[in-house]
Amino acid sequence: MPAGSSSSRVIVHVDLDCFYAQVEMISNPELKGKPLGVQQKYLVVTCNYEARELGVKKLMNVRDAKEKCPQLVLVNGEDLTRYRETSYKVTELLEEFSPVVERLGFDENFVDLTEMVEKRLQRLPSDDVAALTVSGHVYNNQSINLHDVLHIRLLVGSQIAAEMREAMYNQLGLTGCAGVASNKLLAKLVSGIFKPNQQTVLLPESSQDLIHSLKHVKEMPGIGYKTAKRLEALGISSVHDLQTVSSKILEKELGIPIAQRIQKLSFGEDNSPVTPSGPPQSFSEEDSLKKCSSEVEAKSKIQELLASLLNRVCQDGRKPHTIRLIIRRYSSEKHCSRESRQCSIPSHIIQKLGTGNYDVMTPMVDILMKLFRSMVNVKMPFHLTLLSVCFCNLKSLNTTKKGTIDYYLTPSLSTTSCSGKHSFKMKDIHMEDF
DNA sequence: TGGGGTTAT
DNA sequence: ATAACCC
Repeated sequence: MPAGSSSSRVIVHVDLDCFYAQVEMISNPELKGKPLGVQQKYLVVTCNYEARELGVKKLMNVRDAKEKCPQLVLVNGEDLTRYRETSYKVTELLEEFSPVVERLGFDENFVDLTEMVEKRLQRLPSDDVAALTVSGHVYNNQSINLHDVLHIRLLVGSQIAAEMREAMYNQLGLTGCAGVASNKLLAKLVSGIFKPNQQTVLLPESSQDLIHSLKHVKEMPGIGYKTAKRLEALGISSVHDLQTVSSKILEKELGIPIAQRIQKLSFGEDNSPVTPSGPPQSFSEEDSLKKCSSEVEAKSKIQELLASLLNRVCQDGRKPHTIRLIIRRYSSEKHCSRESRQCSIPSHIIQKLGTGNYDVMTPMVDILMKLFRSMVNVKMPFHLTLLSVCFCNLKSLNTTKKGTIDYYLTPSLSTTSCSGKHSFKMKDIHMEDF
């Protein structure tokens, strides 16, 4: 690698083991050692390894799961609060290693380790390079060449990955897998090679083996259900098919941007950066229903969803400027498509958010019911199978800077009036803010 | 398939 | 507003 022009990166993908089940076992240690499933409606959405050994699979019907495994213990996982909170603790822990952390769902994170690796190598006496060792598995059992700078960097990446997993276990009691490679695609694919609670590093010479170990293009992250179907229509099913198909044909069928992106993926190439996720862009709560067919039922569900959301938005501190209502209509076969209507939240309501005292429920429910009636003709029979409310377009209240007198004099900025318990606690004053 | 999320069009 | 992707 030419000095100073490091185009090669070191990326880690961290993937928690059966995350919801782990959180449940921490909440209730009596569940440890027993086959455990986490249930949402009639599905077992995830389960621990004891349950997997007895034949339970992710997203299995509760009946099938109980049939396969009568001793299966089930806990309800429809309330995501503890999962979400634990998930952000993991992200925050990883951000302590390097601030560039991208979340993928609640249980996966990417971290760009390139800078950290460079720093460790810079303060490593050159004689000590010979004593460097890998942490965890090496994909394909490939041998490490300590004279190859790419190998050295990935190996240091594997050591950092091991430290991250140690910290997750020691500080949060969570286990997980990690994959270290030169980009996000490869890091993600390699993290799943040894499971659970293990890690694997991919050296560049083995990247073709890794991507060809996929049996179908649908297994490639970034190629979803729709794209896989369109590829199949072109007779493309293996990674090799996708590598060798004419790019002109692919571009004509999928459009230039998707065609070029997925064909690069098929070679194991992925230049997408690790994008720091930061705080969430939206908050939503949803509930699937067997049947909602009256406006009164809908209103009651919407009130439930909204009440939870208001708590969350209050905790966050930022203010949503847009509210959205999402529905799913009953339909015999059609792939469950959703419809939504959104509007901006009137500024006088935004102001009341988080102050706790004023009733913000009533005007918000009124808005949501107007959105509801703009989608559903309530004078005609209807049958909905899902209701969801989403707050988005989140803004920090204003751009008031720390260290200005305004920051400490604006009640909503310098105190947390939301949680009650901390109602009048002043924000800590840090001299370095001035 | 649940109960979430993101970005692109 | 929808459609695609991710878990």
